[in-house]
Amino acid sequence: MNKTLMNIAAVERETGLGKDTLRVWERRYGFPRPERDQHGERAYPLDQVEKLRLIKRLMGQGWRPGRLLAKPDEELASLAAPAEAAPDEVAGGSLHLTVVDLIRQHDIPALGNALRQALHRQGLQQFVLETVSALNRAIGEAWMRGEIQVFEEHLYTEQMQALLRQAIGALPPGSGRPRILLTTVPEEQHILGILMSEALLTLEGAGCVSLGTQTPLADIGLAARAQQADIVALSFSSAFPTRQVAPLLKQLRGMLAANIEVWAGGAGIERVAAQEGVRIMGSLDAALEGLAQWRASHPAH
Amino acid sequence: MNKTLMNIAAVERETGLGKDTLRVWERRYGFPRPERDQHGERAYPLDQVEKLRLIKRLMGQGWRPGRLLAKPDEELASLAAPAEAAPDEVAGGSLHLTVVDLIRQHDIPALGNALRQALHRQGLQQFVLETVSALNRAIGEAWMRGEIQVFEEHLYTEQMQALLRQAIGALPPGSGRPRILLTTVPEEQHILGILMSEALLTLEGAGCVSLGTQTPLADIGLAARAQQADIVALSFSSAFPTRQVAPLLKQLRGMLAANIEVWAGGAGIERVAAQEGVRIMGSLDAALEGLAQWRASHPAH
DNA sequence: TGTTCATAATTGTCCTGGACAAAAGCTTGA
DNA sequence: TCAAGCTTTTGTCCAGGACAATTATGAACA
Repeated sequence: MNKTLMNIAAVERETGLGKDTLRVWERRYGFPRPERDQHGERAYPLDQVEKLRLIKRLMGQGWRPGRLLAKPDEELASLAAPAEAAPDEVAGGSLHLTVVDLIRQHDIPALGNALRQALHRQGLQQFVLETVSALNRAIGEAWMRGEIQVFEEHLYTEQMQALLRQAIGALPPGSGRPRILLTTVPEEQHILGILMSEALLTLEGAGCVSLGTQTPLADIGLAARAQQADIVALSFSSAFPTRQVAPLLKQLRGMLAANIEVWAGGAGIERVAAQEGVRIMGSLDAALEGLAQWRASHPAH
Repeated sequence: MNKTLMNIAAVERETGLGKDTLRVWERRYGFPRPERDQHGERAYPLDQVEKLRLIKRLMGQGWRPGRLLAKPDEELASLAAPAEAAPDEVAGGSLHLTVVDLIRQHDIPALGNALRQALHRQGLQQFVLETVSALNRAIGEAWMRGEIQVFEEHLYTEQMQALLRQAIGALPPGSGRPRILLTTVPEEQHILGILMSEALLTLEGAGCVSLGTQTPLADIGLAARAQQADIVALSFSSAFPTRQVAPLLKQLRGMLAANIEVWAGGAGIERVAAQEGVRIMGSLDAALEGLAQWRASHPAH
């Protein structure tokens, strides 16, 4: 009977909640209530870690920790189980339902085929602008509601990534103007935003260079100079902590030459206030518009 | 004259050094020595952050912080500049040199072409086993020596990733036995190890499913069950903190059914002691051998 | 009823300074 | 040359306090 226990660093890894947060919750709310190992250090049982993951998820729906942690387990569980899913605005929803179902059935080959089929039917531009955007949102929301697991989101991302990369690789090189550097900041690991932008902008003939995810700010600055980028585009997912976005953009803005534009997009910038010297792109359409504007104000000579 | 200052969380993001570590270094060695903002909180000037990144890099070469932090700046700088590069064992080194040069010249299209050419000349198996392995090592070492920047490593990874994914996508499905789940743990963001393994194992007809990088342990367990995986394979890069590997593997082992094998590979497991119930794969060849052994001990019925 | 503004509660992150186990380095003896 | 034991180094954990920024609440007002 030796149940598995996790130290505080492991819990931080598994839940994404910082060590300070875990300790202060324990002090204030009495949860989590870890045991102590032979050295007096916190040792969290697995069920408490699982409850923390649930709480983290519910907080993404707008709940505040003080409320949640005061509730008894049964009430938490009832919040976790989604209300009878009103078949909400099923606009072109048949594919969403198919895709979410395939994910939940773990039928990876069928998922890949469904996505590939949609891409070929719609063409890359429409596929990205409509289908991928909507699917990402649907899957994110399904996770928030507890309908799919993190690993299932990973499976989806992996299939979509393969498809988009293949499509991007098949595109002809354009004029290469403007030169756009795409990446995410160190805590942001979601790559689909980058790949969607890369696909659309490359389709329009821009010169995209991707650094992948999680590039230190200092290196974004170095890369922008080395690549002679005209635009640095960052993607923030809805999971990214909103409070960190503004300071990050300000920091990056300060590292770049004034003639380099900074664009920020993704679901994570919806509640972010406007920044001087930074374009907040509320949608992929806005990015395409931004591209047109850049070209209008930088005529080729 | 308002120089940019970073708070301790930003320094952690940029350098990868934990907050506790930054504070204890300051206490013990007197460096870093941040200013304080109007609230009395640490505010790091950019040059100290840069020095911290240098120190982190030198530590990867075997230096210890106590030694490094005692040195004056000039001596640190002399360590940073590499000794006259003895043209070390240039076994098939011409491609390495070409590739590293192309990276340093930021000629992305040429880099992509050189890699694609090598792949087609050698075939996927030899390319992965020999060229990609060697290139990864060469680039990692070039970074350690300060010859290339982090963003240049990102550029390389992005090109290689595109190439490997394309090659994997073109492979025919095999027998699908055994079913292998590939991923990395949450702090490990290097994906090439996964892609290399996926390429080789799929070539041998195994059924590979990738979760991409940074999957929480709990979800690795859930995915293994959902996918009915026979083997869970993890990749650790040389940048991964060695001390964390063993506890992670033990934790994961405890989460999986006993009939599921756990394999760990990559440069990050070289100094890791053997674990009960975990196969430490010292090389990609070892993984192929492991595959053969699995098949020998699990004859199809 | 709905809106605006000031006040109050909540919450994450930072702080100090102490402690200690594990890892790494060193010394000694065979 | 190696192994075993000793010493130093090093990262991570701890307690408990503080506070700014965000969010909720209620009062006043249109």
